[in-house]
Amino acid sequence: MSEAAGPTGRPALIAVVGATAVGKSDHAVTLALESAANGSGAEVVNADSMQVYQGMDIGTAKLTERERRGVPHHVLDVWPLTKTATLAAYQLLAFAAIEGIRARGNVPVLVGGSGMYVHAVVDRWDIPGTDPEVRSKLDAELVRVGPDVLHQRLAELDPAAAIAILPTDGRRIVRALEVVAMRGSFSAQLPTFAPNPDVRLIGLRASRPVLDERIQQRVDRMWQGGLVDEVRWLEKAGLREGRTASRALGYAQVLSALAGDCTEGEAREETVRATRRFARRQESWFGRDPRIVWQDA
RNA sequence: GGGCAGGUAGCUCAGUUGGUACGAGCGUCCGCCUGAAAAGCGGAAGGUCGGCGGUUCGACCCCGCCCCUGCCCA
Repeated sequence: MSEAAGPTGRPALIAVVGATAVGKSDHAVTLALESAANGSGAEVVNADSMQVYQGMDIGTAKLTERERRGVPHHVLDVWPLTKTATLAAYQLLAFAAIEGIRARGNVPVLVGGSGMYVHAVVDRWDIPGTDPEVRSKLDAELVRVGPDVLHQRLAELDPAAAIAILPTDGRRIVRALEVVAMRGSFSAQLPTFAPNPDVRLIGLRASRPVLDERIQQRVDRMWQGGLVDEVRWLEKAGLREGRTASRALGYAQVLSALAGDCTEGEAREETVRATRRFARRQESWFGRDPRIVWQDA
């Protein structure tokens, strides 16, 4: 993205990352407005794996039209519930949005807590395609022989990949083998955090107690805001069939409550727990990227 | 006042017919992550087994007393 660095030295891309509920979305809007005040417009590009889904509003804490304060938002509400998310498809949408924003002379502000999505855009990952035939064969094999056997095969074909992937991580072993089948090597493209002066990575953070409290409050607000009704409605629209969407935090829990597997109260508590767990994973993911400049939320 | 059940990891509970607690789930902490990622996968730290005495070579498991919790009878 170096080609887009403006003559004024403004970044070609700003990214706002951090754990869930720290206030990324709102901060991005504020940044965009400040940027506009300084003479260069800015538009937001979503990097949240669940906000891409249509109709999932309350549970994903999607900013309302009003909260967006006039700042255009992209890659939001673009997929039907039943679409299985793929990194590559998301990446294409994000790239297209960013290009459009630049064509308008504005600065793209990428916001989201989906680490891999952010990384794939910021570092322009070259994502190997998928071969449905190879994939389904491997998936079936995984079920049949278990991850160990496949991991051993990976160790022979691509030792470096086998070291990087745990022998129990069936999903990753399958994907690595798929890529090996197509490109001959998987490990050739492991993640790096190469410095990129054109990208400004801003990390928002809060202390554990503060973050945990915010998560609790956010979930409370979702329930008061009608999450259960939203899920009821989306269930009719096919949420349960969505391989990715049905697993979203809050949605998965409410779905199981609606199915009678637990009470609504339990679903709510479990949502808080799962969201906290998720936040820890996000901190872990973003924490290893040395390029991020952190600031307290 | 009497009877019953129970007091084991931060929480909910397993378990040992007396020989250094295989504990489990949840929570906590840490890590991995390239086409499902709000997903997936891993590692670690936590217990003087309610208290005090006794029996025993040895007790968390046996005995006595006490404390606490719940239920029942008065």
